[in-house]
Amino acid sequence: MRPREFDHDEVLRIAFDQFWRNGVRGTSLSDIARDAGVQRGSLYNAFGSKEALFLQAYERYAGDYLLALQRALGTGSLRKRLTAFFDLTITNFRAGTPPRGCPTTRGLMELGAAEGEGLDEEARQAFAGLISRITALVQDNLAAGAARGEFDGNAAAAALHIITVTRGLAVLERAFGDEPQLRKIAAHTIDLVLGRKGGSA
Amino acid sequence: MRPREFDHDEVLRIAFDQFWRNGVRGTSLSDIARDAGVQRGSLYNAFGSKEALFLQAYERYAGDYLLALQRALGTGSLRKRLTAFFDLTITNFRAGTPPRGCPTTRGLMELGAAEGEGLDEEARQAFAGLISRITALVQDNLAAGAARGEFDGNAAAAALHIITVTRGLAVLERAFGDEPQLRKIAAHTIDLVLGRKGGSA
DNA sequence: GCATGTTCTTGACACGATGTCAAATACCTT
DNA sequence: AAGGTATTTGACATCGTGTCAAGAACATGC
Repeated sequence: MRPREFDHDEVLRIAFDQFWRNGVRGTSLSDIARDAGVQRGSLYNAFGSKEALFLQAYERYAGDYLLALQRALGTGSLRKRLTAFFDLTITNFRAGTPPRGCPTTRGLMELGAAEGEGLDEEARQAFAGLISRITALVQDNLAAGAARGEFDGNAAAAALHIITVTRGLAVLERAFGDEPQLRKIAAHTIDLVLGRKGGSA
Repeated sequence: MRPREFDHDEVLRIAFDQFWRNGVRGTSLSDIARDAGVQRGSLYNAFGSKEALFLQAYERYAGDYLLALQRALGTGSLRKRLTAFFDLTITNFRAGTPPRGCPTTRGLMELGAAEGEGLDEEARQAFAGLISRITALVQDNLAAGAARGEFDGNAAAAALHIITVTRGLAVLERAFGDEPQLRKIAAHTIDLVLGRKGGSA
């Protein structure tokens, strides 16, 4: 066995950064190869194809992101936790720097739309999987926090509504880039779920 | 002047259908040219570039779509109007047939993410423009209908919330394709805005 | 009716990107 | 030290975008 001459994980990070910045379409394997100091052929050997590379890079990000969300939802009052949660879905890690759009949402919408076409379907499941896990996370928090508000008692419906709003925010960010506006919508949604003064649990 | 040998508008329709089915990335000008019975070069001559063609095809669709929404919001009680509105954003014209994702949302998320890069920026404005117009439409309806519910009095905030949810639904459709679930979320959102029994206006 | 000009069409071309392959290479194992 | 195995490397095929010049078709003016 000849050992690899590059760091598998570092290439994934570099690749994901490129994909995130310029889109899957706008990123060529030559770009990534140059940035990573690796031959293009080696990327094909190690990852299979451009889409496969993107998927692996995405899964790496998804793991980190889910972890960050879990931590955001880990402490403080329910209202504080949800606020931190929305914050993270709005900033997507990179507070301050110009917005790049939610990778999950972008990935989902970039799919070919063809009827169950091989790798596209695999990608869809990856994106949908993260969303499912996040939904479950929020639902658990709401149930444990005994949220009142408009969805009184129905943590599942409340969580689904919250997730729907976060996905919508990801889209509106791309359309208008107006972060303060997004935060307003988020705050209002929290009010709906918790009741205007609830969430001390 | 030599006259064109093809129907400008029909080509736009064919192109949009292709783009919608297979994504911008998954559609080549050769595909469109074949389907439309036109030489590829003629497309470049008439529309400029692939992205320009997509944009023109999209604007054509956007006009039709906005009109349909206006009609949906034109009759019946406020609750009926909003129900019809959500229905149209969920089905996107093609009731029955397998979902293809909201063209506006897909287009928005497919953008390059680069900092204001020429045509991408123009595209963003096209997508954002439709969303703005739809938001205004909903807001007018809510204001005229004197919606109560959670957003009592604040038609702007209510409209923004509704739009956010519709964008979120477009994303969830791609993730799960579960139309009944989407309708539930929509119904719940209407309840939030109108109050559980309001909307007879 | 015919020449002229303007636009559309057509085919060839350049370029870049994806993906494949075989030969060369470097290391691990025995 | 030798052999095997996986990686690297460069060449190649293919496809898609976009450009260009030459040819073709029609409207207009004489």
